[in-house]
Amino acid sequence: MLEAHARAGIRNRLLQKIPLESWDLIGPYLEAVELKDRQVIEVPHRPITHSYFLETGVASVVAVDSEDHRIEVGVIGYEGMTGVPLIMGDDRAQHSTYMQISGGGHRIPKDALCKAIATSEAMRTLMLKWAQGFMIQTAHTALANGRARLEQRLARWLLMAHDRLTSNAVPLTHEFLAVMLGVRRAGVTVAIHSFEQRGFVTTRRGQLTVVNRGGIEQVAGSFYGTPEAELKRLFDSGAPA
Amino acid sequence: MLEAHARAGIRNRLLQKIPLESWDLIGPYLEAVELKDRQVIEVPHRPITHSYFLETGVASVVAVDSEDHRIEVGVIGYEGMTGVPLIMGDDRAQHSTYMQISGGGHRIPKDALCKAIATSEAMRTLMLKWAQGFMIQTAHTALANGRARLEQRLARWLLMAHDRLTSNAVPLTHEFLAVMLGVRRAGVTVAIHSFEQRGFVTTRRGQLTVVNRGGIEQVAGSFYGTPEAELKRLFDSGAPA
DNA sequence: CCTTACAGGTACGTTACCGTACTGAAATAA
DNA sequence: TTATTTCAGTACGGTAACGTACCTGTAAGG
Repeated sequence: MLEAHARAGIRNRLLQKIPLESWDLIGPYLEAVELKDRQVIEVPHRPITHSYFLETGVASVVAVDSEDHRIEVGVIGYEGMTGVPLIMGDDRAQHSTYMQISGGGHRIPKDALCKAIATSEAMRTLMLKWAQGFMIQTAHTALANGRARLEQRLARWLLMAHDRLTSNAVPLTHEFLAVMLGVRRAGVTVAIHSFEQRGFVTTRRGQLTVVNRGGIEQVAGSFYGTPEAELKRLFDSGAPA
Repeated sequence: MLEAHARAGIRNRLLQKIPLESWDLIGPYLEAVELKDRQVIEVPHRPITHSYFLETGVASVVAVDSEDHRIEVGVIGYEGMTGVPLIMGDDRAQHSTYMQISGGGHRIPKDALCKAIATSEAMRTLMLKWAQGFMIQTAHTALANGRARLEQRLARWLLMAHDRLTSNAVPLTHEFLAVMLGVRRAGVTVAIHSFEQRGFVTTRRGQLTVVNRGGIEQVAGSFYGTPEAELKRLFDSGAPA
């Protein structure tokens, strides 16, 4: 749990945006959590028990179908929260959500969150804006999946991860990048190799470090940026915290 | 405008689900509209003036980026409504929305809809469920775009269109199918030809007729069906109209 | 230490789809 | 009717990415 005076240390953008007068609906129910790689947060078709407000690390939201096709449909870091369906009045997870890069944050039980949303219009407005931002991200993932080359998609993903990390190191194997992008592991290896030769990243086993973000941005082109800009618009146009 | 007693003739699933006691918030503001092919409903980054509740026809929601890459992220028919961002408290369209197959329905001005959502919890719950259903559809479009073959994606699209039409005729050119799927027009032609030879559809200029839906379902496999099942779950678990 | 497992590099034949573009047929306009 | 536009069929070389697989170096575990 977090007392009101403890909010100063919070990095999570959504928690930051909660108006002071609504804080009692959320703060007392928060529980600090550490989250390891691959730690499961939501399982498809199972009830969502908590929403997680990340401070650090990156979570992946992965859509799965009945024939086990899978692909990432969204990424969540300190800018948002997991458990978007709760905001929409649904108590079941649709997708698989797990930590892609370890970190930590605060979680709140489903009931406390739902009550806060039901009670406070300010909370509802805030959460809905986040849900809208996440929806835009998913739509652009659909666009990138349908239209972008592997290299562009990889660039997009690296930029999104980089935005959510505090260092330039992205601790991930090619294997997991491949799962998220929905491509072959070997294809990721080749693309990363090309980035390395162009001086965009350096690599070592299980890790990749961004050294020239601009280069990566050029590769991603317009496949990167829109959801980020829209999230900014959604939050900046709203009432300040 | 629609009086309460006129609701009997309504096919739109969302309008049907509006509880009688909330009907006054919506019914009086509805305006019947005819909608032609390619008629524009929403333009990216422009304010949304109305939400459309379709009775017939199919609307496409198409994501566009600054380099003019485009792909369909969702389809809307009599089961839903356009203007999802309004439900989320956003007044701007993110995507391009237009009629893909002509039809008709009722539209409501933005302010009336927003007021209804703000006033009535039942309305809010209903609209949020629809938004959640649409979000699931977008996520599965991302999955199909990243993982499915052209033929499977075409099958998925035909099934989604067929669900929303009253006849087996799907009046569309290969060109537009190609835009929606994000593939070459010539690729669509070949795929349709293959469907025709397998007896799934018959074709004539600017039109295609479904004659063996089962065959198309087999091609689509698990890329079709999840969003449909989830929408059913969302609505069937809720309070009846 | 040695063993085992995992991550990553590389290769090769295969395939789906692309860009482009030409053609004829069907619908529409003059 | 004729002219014009739109739509569909087809072709062909090119390429991005696939499935598969093997091999090596690095890290972790006994």
